[in-house]
Amino acid sequence: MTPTITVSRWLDLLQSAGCRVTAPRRAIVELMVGTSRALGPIEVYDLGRTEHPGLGLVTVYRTLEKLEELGLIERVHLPDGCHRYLRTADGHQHLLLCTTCGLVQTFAGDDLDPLTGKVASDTGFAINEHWLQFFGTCPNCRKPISTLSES
Amino acid sequence: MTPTITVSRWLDLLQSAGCRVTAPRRAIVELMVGTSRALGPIEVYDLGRTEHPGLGLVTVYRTLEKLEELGLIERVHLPDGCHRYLRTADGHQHLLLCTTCGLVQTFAGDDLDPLTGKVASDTGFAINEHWLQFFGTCPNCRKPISTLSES
DNA sequence: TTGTAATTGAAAATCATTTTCAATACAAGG
DNA sequence: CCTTGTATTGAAAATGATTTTCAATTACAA
Repeated sequence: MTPTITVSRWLDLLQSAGCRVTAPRRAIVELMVGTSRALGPIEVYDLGRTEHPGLGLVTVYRTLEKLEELGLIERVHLPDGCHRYLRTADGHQHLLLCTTCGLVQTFAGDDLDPLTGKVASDTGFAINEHWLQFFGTCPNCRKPISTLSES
Repeated sequence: MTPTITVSRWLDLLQSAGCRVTAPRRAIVELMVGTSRALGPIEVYDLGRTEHPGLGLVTVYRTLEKLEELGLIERVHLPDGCHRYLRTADGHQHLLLCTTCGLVQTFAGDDLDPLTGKVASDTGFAINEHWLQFFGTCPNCRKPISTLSES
């Protein structure tokens, strides 16, 4: 699905949820659909104002909250904080995060179901969620000097 | 190692690091050594004042910071936040966390090295850290009414 | 069009965390 | 023991992030 179609789909979903489609929301949706980096509120605010100069930080908070409610974006946890958002991947995915630029990739990992079952029966916990995440430096950020190409 | 001995060891390590051993620090150390739950600053503050009534929240922040520097405690990330601390486990461990009470258990998991290597070569990332965490409800919190026994 | 309720952004309020600072208390040396 | 220098303490103030309030604006259904 192309980014443009995804933007339309997100805006339709917003509308179906009883929200109005406004210029600030469109700007934020385009941003979140178009990036593979985990962005914090301030980053969304700064990037969003290039497209919609009057954008307010309050609107960023409110829109991110709404998109999270709709399951379109989700919070990403990194070693240094948990206030960044990323568009939700299809199905459950494991994450690989660049701790320098925030770039996120997903990868198909081991099937954790057997381990989950074993740990559950060993401990008596009812397990209902798991995280498998790798952290490192993406190819772009590993290059010391060479030309930059944005994702 | 018994809790008492661990408390002494932590206080010795603090002293070796050039810190003085004071009553507030002793109270916080005893708390962090003695619990298997991930505690946030406010919880440490409230629990700590039962033992040292004059304890200030500022001192909690400062002491937790110092214990983290010494590697005795570390930040734990949960779906709803990342501001809780837990004493560091021996060696690298995977975590199983109770989302109701904050109880943490460690478990020996799969060896992730092969997967790490595969993902690294597939993506070009330099991977230097990973998280494997399970979330759920611990046996105690699953009991609806019955008698409570604190860990 | 027009009316109305949702939405906006600025300002104020709130909450967590950090900094400042004068008073206190640890611990080394007499 | 006592003295002394310095690290530490807790209160208050400062900071920074997030949330709430509110009057003006705007989307969109009729």
